[in-house]
Amino acid sequence: MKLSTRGRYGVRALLDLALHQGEGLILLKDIARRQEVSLPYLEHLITPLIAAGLVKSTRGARGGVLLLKPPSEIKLSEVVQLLEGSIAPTDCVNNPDTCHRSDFCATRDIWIDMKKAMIQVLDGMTLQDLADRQREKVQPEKEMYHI
Amino acid sequence: MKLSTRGRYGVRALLDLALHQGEGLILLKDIARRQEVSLPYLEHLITPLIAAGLVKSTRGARGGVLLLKPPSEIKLSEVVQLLEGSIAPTDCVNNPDTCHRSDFCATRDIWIDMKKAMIQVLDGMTLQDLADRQREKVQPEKEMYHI
DNA sequence: TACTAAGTTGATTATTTTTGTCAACAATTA
DNA sequence: TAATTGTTGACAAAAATAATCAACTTAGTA
Repeated sequence: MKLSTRGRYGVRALLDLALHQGEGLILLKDIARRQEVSLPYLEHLITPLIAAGLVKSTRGARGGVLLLKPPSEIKLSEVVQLLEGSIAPTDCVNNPDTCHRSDFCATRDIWIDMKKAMIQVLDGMTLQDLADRQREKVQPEKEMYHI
Repeated sequence: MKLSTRGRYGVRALLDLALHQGEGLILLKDIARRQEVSLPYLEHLITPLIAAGLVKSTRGARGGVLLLKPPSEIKLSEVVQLLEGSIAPTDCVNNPDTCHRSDFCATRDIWIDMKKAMIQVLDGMTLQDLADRQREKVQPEKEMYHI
């Protein structure tokens, strides 16, 4: 039941962008450095976010990326599902046809409930909320991590 | 965020035992057949359940396994965590020391909330509840799956 | 006692997923 | 035109997962 680095790093990257909201284009290189993620890997994580319209990218010198929507309008449920695919604990939750037992499987109901509970948590948190929390946490001497 | 087969098959195996509660020793071979799991693999899944005292096993001819506690006293949270290990979405949830960012990481709070939500669902469901649900579901012509 | 049935354990292997790296490419700016 | 920056796809290393196999132990029974 672990989240992969895609989800973890991806959310951190977007949180980084939310923290720098309004500062214009942000370099992937800088996000990679602050969030301690390899640049080539981050490039792959940012791609689906661009495709989904959450992030806008500009190539070339003076290029970079920025959030296309206000952080308050980006829910973590959207982000995590974009990066991880469905967070259903089993395939049968999304598609009963993946298991011929689905019709009469009691355990499937539980996995469905688990997915709902997870989505509910992530639905209740936006990038803005996350950025606010982050600003509360960071002590001055640790500021390097979000500059 | 997928459950592994350990969790899925293991819960099914225990559900099978709950459905046959009171019938004495049940053969692993029969559980494997009904739950469509390979016997050698099931043997490995049952081991930690025996070690944890949920299941009692008897070797030799006329041997088999059975639930040591009433199904109503076995919560799915216990079972899943036994089989899957912690269901925390990240390692840092259980042990902040696995990541040096834990102290000032806002995303970690989210993963903690997710774990709590998942546990809550699994805490609210016992093997007895599951068995009751299963009995409601199974139509006569599908009975083969729990005999 | 010998034989068979059943669970136990550890070694090993196959497969899949994850986590990246690398290089060629495209677009933009100075 | 040169430098910078994001884009894409191919590829590979590493780890986790999902088994399988074989030797072993225990218990019942003829």
